[in-house]
Amino acid sequence: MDVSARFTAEEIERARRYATAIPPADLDPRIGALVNELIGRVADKWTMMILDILAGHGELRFTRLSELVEGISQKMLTQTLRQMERDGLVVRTVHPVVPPKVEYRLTGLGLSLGSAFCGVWVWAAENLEQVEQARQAFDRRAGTG
Amino acid sequence: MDVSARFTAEEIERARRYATAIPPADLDPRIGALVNELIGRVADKWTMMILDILAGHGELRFTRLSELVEGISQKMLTQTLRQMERDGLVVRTVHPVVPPKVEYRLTGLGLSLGSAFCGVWVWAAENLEQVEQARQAFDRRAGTG
DNA sequence: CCGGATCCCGTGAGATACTG
DNA sequence: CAGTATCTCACGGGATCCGG
Repeated sequence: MDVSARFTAEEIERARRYATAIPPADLDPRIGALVNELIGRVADKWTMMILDILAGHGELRFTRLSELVEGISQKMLTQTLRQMERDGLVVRTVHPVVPPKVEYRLTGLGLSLGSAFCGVWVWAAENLEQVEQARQAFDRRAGTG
Repeated sequence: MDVSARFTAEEIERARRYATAIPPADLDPRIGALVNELIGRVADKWTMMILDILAGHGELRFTRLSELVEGISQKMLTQTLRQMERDGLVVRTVHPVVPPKVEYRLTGLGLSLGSAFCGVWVWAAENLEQVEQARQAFDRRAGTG
């Protein structure tokens, strides 16, 4: 893919700071469909946030997780954790005690996905301001136009 | 963050292949909330897919985009593109001709976000098999247990 | 008491038909 | 061609209930 025809050197340089690998568009279309499906599964904000929290804290209990993952409902936490367990991203350890104690931690696979998402977190942190400015400019245009 | 206490060397090595930057958990909590909000906005599958398609094709018309973004409805395409335009990720160019011609292309900001997501696409492609195996194992456990 | 399953309801996604 | 309008329905959130 020759991007130089479509973007300025500055834009490409900006992008290159974040680039980690080859562009995905050039995949076998057969596999592409499967990849899309998997992306649809893991690329939601709750999965990303849980991944991030678990990567930063190691092993966590259910209630502690629900406190740390800002704004999540128990239902979605349960549901997302179950999906992540099924996909091999987290392990769920039940300690047969009273009161119940259930701990969650990332697998190696989960950790690697967390690392893959890391670039997105950094992008968000570094470009907060720019996005905010773009939004204000857009709203101004919409208001006057 | 010392991850060595929680993961094996092999797991860390696996993660490191995908790692692009520092973990996000160590941010100023004030900014953290804003980052979460922004992540919630951009980290959905349609945004990711549009980003990917536009990064691979340059400039595209509405109908062509709807063909290339597998499974998207016009409504979600319109909505997502509008959001992305507002956030400064794409530019929308209307050519005043009959029939209408509207073209979309990434901005530098959009390209950089696409690059940040690149690691996730690669992860998905490389770990398809593992996730599938994890799912089968999980379902088998659920079935027998 | 903790973890989570269940029920009820509102929002928002998806399909279809229509318009400038 | 590039959207908007409308309908329907599934999914997400909140409250409540339950098993260990």
